[in-house]
Amino acid sequence: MTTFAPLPFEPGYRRVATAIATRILDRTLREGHSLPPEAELADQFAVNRSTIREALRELESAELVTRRRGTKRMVVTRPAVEQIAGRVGQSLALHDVTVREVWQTLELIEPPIAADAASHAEATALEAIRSAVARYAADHSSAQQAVAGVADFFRAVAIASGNRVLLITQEPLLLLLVAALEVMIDRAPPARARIAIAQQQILAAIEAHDVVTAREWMGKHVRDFRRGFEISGIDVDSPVPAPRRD
Amino acid sequence: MTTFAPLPFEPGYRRVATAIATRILDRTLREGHSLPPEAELADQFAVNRSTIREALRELESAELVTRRRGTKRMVVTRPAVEQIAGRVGQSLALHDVTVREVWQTLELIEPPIAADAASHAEATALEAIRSAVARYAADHSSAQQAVAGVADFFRAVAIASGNRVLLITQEPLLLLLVAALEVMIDRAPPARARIAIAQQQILAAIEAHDVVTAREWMGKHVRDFRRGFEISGIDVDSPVPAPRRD
DNA sequence: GATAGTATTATTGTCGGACAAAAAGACAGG
DNA sequence: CCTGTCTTTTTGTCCGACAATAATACTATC
Repeated sequence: MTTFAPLPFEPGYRRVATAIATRILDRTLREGHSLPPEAELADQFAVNRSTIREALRELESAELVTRRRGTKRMVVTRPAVEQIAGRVGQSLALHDVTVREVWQTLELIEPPIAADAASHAEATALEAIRSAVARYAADHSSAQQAVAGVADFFRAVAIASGNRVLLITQEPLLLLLVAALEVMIDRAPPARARIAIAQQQILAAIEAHDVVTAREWMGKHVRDFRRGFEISGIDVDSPVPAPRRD
Repeated sequence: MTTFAPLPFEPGYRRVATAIATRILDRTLREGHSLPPEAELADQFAVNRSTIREALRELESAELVTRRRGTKRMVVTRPAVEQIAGRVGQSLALHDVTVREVWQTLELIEPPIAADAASHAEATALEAIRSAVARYAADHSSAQQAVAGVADFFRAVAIASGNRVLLITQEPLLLLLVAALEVMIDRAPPARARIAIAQQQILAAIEAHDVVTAREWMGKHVRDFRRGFEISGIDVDSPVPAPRRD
C-alpha cells in the first residue's frame, strides 16, 4: 500500500517570508540593504500589503530585518548574538532545564575557553578582559550589576579565545546563569569576593599565556557557583528562572 | 546636564506579541492550550484583527505558538529544539563562522558528553545509541543519509548524557557540521568506514561504562573530521555553508 | 554656495469591512 | 457507534482609508 503525505499548504505570508529569507541567507540581499517599501513588495509578489506585513513580522521576529529606531525603511540585518541567545534561553527555560544542567555545561566549556584565551589572546581582547575585571572590582554592590559583571567577564574571555561559535554557544548559558545568579548572589555572602579573586587569577594567567593555570582557575571559578547555590539553599535540581525579556 | 533617551515607540503589534509571550513564559498559558480566535483577541486587546495577526506572526516565528497541520486554532507550544537550533545555525552561518570554529567547538564539547554518557547512560538511551549505530552501519550510501546518521549518533549520545542543555547547545553545531560534511564526505573516501568504527568503539565504551575510553574515542572521532576536511581539500578557514532551511 | 527652515511626498501603523475556503461542531440516519 | 450532511466559526486574503511621521524637495537667508 502506498501512503501519501498530507499536502503541505503554505499560507502566502509564509511563502513571502521564506522567499525574502532565502535571498538574505544566500547573500543576494546583504546586510545593511534596505527592503523596498511594503507597497512595492506587495506589487512584486502580487499579494496584498497585509500579507506582506505579516511576512515582515516573521522576518523581524527572526531578526533578519530590523528597523533602526526613528527610521522608516526595513533594513537587512544579521541576527545579533544577544537576540538569538535570548530565544535559546527562553526555550531552555520553557523546557524546565535545571540549574544543575546549566552549571554542568558551563563547567564543561568554560575551562577550555579560558585555556584557548591564554594560548592566543590578542592585545585588544586582553584589554577587554582587564576592563571587565576592573569594572567588576570597582562596583559590584547591586546584585544586578554584579551579575552582569560576571557575564561580561565570561564574554570577554570567550572573545579572547577567538572562536565565535563558542562565544555564541555560551551566550544562552550566560543568560540562564544570570537569571539564577540574581537570586543566589545576595544569599551567599562570600560569593562576590570569591568571584573577584577568581577573575583576577584567570586574567593574570591569560596575560601570562599560562594555559594550565587559566584552565584550572576557570574550573574553580565555575565550581564556585555550585557552592554558592548550595550555601544559599537553592536546589540545583530546580528549574532555572526564565531570563528577562527585553 | 541630564540627557534623555529617545522615547521608545512600540507599535501595537509588538505590544500585543509581548503581552501574549509574557503569559506563555510565566506559564499562565500552558503548552497545548489553544489561543482564542483572532476576533476575540482583537476585542480583548481592543485593536484591529490585522494588528493581532501581525502579533501572531511574531509569536509563530518565535515558535511560541503553532498551528498543528490541518487544524485551525493556534496552540501554545514550547519551541522545539530543532527550530531553535535552525535559527542559531542560520545566525552562525551569516556571521561567516569557519569550519575550524565549528570543529574546534565540537572537539571541545563532545568528548565530555561521551564521558557523561558512559558514566550514567540508562537502558533506553543506550538502546537509542545502539540503533543509531546500527542504522549508520546498515546504510550510509548516500551522502545525505550518511551525514544524517552521524548527527543522529551525536544526538543519541547527548541524550544519554542526561543533560538537555548540552543536547540543545550541540544541535546548532550539528546542523553546521551536517552542512559541511555533505560537501566533504564524498571527497574523503576513508571517512565512512572510519566513522562506523568510531561509533562502534564509542558505543562499546558507553555500554561498558568505560568513561575514559568513551572520551578518548569520541576525541578521535571528532578529530577525524578535521582530517577529512584536509584530505578532501576543504579549507578549514572557509566559512561554513548555511544549513538548509526546512 | 552652503545652511537652516519649510513645504511636499512617501511610507508606515492602524483601522474598518468584506468574502471564499476550510475546520469545527451539530445533527440525522444507518 | 460510525457515517455522511448541514451550519457555524475561524482563518487567509483582499480592498480601501487615514493619521502620523520619516524622507525628500524646495526656499529663503546669510
